[in-house]
Amino acid sequence: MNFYKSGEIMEDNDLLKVRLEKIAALKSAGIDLYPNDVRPKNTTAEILAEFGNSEAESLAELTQPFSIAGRLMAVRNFGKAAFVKIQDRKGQIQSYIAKDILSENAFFVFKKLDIGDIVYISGKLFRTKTNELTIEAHDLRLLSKSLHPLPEKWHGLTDVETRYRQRHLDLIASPAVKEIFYRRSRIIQLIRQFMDKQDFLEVETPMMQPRAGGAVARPFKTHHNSLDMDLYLRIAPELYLKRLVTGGMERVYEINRNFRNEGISTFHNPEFTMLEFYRSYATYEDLMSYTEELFAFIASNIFGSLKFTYQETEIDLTPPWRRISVKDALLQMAGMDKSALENHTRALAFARGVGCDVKDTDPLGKVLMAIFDQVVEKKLIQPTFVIDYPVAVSPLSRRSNTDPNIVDRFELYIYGREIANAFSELNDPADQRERFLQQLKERETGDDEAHEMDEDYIHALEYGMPPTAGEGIGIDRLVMLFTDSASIRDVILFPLLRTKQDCGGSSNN
RNA sequence: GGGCUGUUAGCUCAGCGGUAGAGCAGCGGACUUUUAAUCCGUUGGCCGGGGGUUCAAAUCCCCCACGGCCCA
Repeated sequence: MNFYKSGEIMEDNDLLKVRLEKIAALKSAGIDLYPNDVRPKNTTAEILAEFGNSEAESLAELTQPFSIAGRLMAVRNFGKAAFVKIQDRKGQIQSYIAKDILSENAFFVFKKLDIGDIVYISGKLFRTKTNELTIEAHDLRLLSKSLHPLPEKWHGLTDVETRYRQRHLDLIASPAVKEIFYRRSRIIQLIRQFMDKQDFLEVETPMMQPRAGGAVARPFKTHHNSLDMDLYLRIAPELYLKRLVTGGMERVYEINRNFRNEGISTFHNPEFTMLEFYRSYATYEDLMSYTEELFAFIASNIFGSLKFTYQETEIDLTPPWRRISVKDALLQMAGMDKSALENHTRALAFARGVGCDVKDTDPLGKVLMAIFDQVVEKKLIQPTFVIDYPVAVSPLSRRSNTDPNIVDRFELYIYGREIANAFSELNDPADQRERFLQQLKERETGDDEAHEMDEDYIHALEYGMPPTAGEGIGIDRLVMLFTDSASIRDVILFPLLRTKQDCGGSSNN
């Protein structure tokens, strides 16, 4: 909605009209409607932390003035006095407004305030009759007028569509939502701390790539005009990070967005955040321990424990986590028999029997993984490393020394969801070329997600990449776990939605 | 892509063939220690959009838009 048209504010309902009239009254009383000269000295949380337990007598002895700024969230009015709640970035505190304490001018401003306005209050601390720590307002200023009413004070904002499209309202109305994003930031800080302590270097690699490599997924396509060149939003940073490893950056990591042009669900957003890291002179087995340590580090900092509840299920991160091979998982958890594991025709039949959409041309490894995704995945509730992946679905992983049909790779599952994917990196350029050629064949049979040939990358490998292991961890899914969020949209500030007219001027439009 | 489900006042919701409702917010009034303050009064709606059925549609049917959950 555009409220400003040729300098005039359009009136779209009575509520707005009333507020505009208040603005006019304040303006004609000579009051600056958008002042920026105040500097609040305190936050609500600081005051509550420092004086939350102080007795009334010791508060009375305090000589320094306190000042806060924030959004007016509640007004309990008594005519010549009132109690109000002010909310800043850290929390809420009560303030007492009284006509015989404030200046006439400030009290006039108070009478024109609405819930939702941004205000500044300074004064002294005291305790009310009900013993609540309160700021007695000696000065009050309006800093910014809110033209629209806030969501209802008791139920808050529950319409999920409005919550996502107008996240500002969600954040104002729901402290718990704000808390999720504070925790998200904290988790990412902890990851950086952990990586930095291990001497990893944080880097940034291209998001726009001439070839979308490093994963199996459909990319978004874009175009650079002056170079007249098609580009893809990256589906993974992998091939660039490994070039850095080849260049001598033996331990690197990147925390940034990947983009995949695929369906949207409670576990998938088209753009999502990934931690990807590479460690030279290590194997995927080393990374299993490393991952256990990383998760334990995060959990103990967030929860003070390695056990926590996700969607009413207790998750226990105490190492070591269960390890199971893809084949054993299929035998034990999908009810396949040994012969079907090795027989293409029987595997296909089994896959179709459990509802997988597989093609006759799909290699055996791919068929097995389809069955795994369909049947086994959702059963892996406690943290589990699934190991020994088929070569066919792992074009960038190092072959096992004991079985050339499988690779040194694991995926981590928690609560039935893939959280991490890691492998010992394939650093044999000849084998890498062969794998790309195999992927090209699958592309020809109609798999448009198969990996493309990347000669530049092979050329880089030909200079010699140290033996290295690498891992990607989905940050959004990790944050879901640690915030008990059921949907990925609850841990992404602005999840992708279809554009919609007339929804309040959201940035998603 | 398929199934189920939702869209009614600024917000939270009820109403499910017969004149559109409540609470909160707002507005007017009373009130200088409240905690979802209280008390009295009161404004506010293209019932998501379009088509149909019917004497009559928020309500039944169809299409569309935008969500949610589940499945692929």
